[in-house]
Amino acid sequence: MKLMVLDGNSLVNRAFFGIKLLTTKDGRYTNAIYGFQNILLNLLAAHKPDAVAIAWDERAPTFRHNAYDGYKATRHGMPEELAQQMPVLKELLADLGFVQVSKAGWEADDILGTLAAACEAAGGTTLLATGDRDSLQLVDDATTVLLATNKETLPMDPAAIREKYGIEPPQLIDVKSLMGDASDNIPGVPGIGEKTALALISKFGSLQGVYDNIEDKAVKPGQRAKLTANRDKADLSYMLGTIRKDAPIESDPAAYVRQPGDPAAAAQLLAALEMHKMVARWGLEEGAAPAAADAAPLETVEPSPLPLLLEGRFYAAQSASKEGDSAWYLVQGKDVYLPDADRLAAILDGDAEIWAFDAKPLYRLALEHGGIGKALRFDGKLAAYLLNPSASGYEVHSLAAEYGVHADFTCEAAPDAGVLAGLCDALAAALDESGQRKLLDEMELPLARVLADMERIGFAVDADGIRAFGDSLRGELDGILNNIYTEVGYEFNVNSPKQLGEALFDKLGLPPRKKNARGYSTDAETLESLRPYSPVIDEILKYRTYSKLLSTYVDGLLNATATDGRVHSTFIQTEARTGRISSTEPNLQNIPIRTELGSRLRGYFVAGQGETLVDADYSQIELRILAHITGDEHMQQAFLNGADIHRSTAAKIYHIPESEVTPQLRSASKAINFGIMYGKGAFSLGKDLGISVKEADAFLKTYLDTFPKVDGYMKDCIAHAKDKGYVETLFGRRRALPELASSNFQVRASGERMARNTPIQGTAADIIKLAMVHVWQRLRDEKLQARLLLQVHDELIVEAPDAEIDEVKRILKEEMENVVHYSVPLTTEVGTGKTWLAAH
DNA sequence: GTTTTCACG
DNA sequence: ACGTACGTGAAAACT
Repeated sequence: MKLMVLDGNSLVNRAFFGIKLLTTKDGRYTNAIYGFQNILLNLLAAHKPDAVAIAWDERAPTFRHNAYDGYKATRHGMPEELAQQMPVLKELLADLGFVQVSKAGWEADDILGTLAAACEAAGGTTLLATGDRDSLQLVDDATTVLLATNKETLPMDPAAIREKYGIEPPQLIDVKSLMGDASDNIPGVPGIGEKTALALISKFGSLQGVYDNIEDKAVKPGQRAKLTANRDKADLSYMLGTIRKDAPIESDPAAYVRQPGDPAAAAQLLAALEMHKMVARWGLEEGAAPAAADAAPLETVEPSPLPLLLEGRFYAAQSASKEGDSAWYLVQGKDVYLPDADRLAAILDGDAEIWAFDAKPLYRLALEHGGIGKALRFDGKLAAYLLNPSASGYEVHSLAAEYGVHADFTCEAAPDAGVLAGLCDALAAALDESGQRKLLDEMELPLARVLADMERIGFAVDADGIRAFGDSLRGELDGILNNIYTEVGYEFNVNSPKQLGEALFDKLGLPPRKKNARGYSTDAETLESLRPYSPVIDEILKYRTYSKLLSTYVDGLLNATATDGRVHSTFIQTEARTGRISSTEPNLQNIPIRTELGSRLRGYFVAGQGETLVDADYSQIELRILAHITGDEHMQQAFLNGADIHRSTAAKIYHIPESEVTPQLRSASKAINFGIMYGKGAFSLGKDLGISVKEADAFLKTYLDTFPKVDGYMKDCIAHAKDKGYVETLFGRRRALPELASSNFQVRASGERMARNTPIQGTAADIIKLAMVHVWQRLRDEKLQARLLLQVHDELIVEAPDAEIDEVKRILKEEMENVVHYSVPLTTEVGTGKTWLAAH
């Protein structure tokens, strides 16, 4: 019998401190759970034990108050981030079938000693896995310690101990009783360190031997005095340092053979922890484990031919096929269908109702076939996003595990088909429960259709214009690069922060500012501060700007331009945790505008022949929402009067007429208006405004005194969020904020800033989403050819035939301004032009 | 696969 | 004392 015993506490600590803090998207810490599994899996693979015991410390509650009050006191504090992972890890290990052992008042060490002794008595061998050198005293011919170090796991047998320490394993107790161990609060003999202790024990054999020969001339007079004076401490240390072998626990090695456990629960827990690869590493692949556990194997079905008439509800999702593309399948009961695109499009506007997982591509298919996807009634992916916008992804199989949905059947052509209906039903119920069903039905699902339409239509670009712009950038870059090389004295890759750092700080000897993980920072802020030292800095900044424009935008956009001369971005509705949508391939939401050079790119986003771009953006939508939800009358009045909000803020703070507000004061007030919403502190506000932290702090205080309701709202917001565990927008969209419960100041402070900002940013996102749905519907109802092309958070862009311009301007303004009626008006600025640059 | 930098609201 | 503004995506370098 080969028994492996894990020192759970020691290994979990190694896992925790050895791996950076990992969290699930909703903020639960997982790094120790992850690392512990890695260690365990590696140990199992390397040593293939017949049985595995996992030992945990379990201190008796009264222990703290007894005579050895200070003993182990330094180990009591376990970081909150680790403590919260412990029960989850233990549950997971139990589900995986591992036998865990602990006893109140006994330490893991003692359990290791007890099991090793018992196993040896039974004629077996024991492997003790730990990171703690204390256990080395247990090593003998039948017991090996697998010592986890930072680099590797060292097998320590008697020979290895002799080689390393020159003594036999049990003598390590004698050594420790002299040298002590601060981390275990074992006093030892003060003034005797490791060297002396080892020398004494190897010469005299034991602690007793040292005191028996205390007059020996090998003991120096100073040592003799210390030893004699502290005999009591040495004896106490010997007792404390001896690992016990009589813990009252199950000592039959056979009792630690791995049990069946609960594979389904383990797989579900791993899914909830977002450790999807671990499911496979433990051999818990979907189907395999439950099938083995269940008496009856699941029914296997083959896709059926699609009936001519479809009735009732069908569930739809995509399944990856062998060729790498993905095919749609429909499920009703235990029937699975694989319709072709034309048939599917017909179904999407037919009489049966479709509950999809990811409706947007279905809307796109319907729109491409001239329909609108009126049969689509539900989207499981959007539901899952509303329920937890912080998840890292939304996939049928992982969500099914998370929601405890079991398969009704299996189907090789559509692996998730068996859980799809159950999952969608569970998500619908959870959504009702959280009060967000309306958000799905009236906002997100209709928006998916709008986004599908926008993706399908695309935004026309002037590719020749972009190419010419790129050529001119390339020409400039050549010159700039030459200047840089001349100035530095050699050629190097300016794009490499490492090489650039060497050039600036080593070759040119400029003073480095801040550091990053791999050296000195060369970001724009650092470079800006170095401008006075060398003309090369200006050139490098220019190089950065030009090469960014060239690689990201010029090359990026040309690459993304389809054969129809338009860029078809993909809008992602389930990414941003605040409820915003994001744009990829290409990202059309970060096209330059802040500099003249960059904004020229917008001149190459154009309207088609005989058409015009109509661009409408909300002015100060987030500040208006702030004025509304805080209820601050001054701020509301400023918006009601149509005043310049930043100017008005400055006037209020300084008690001066608006006419006397200088540009500097206005700009400072603008910075603070935005800073307040994001939870900015005095430090960075000061940095932005070029004033001292003290001045910035005073400025902030004055602001909050002037707008007491803003101050009150922010405080309420955090208190409310801490109480409920989530924040919500005015439309009821939720975001969980587990960070607020963290013991880590930084994490908690960040959570508080999210709590302040999310209701505002999220409400703005809700408003424009609804506006998009209304605008799209209105353009359709009025049978206009104009169509929505793009949304950039507070801006909508429509391409319209010239004849429709006035009508479209009116529709955009009306729909955007009348989505909601708050205590302050939502106003828009509408522009038109042949290019995005001209229209905005 | 992660980090650095930088583009946007 | 901490470390210092929210939310995104892309490219290039680096590990």
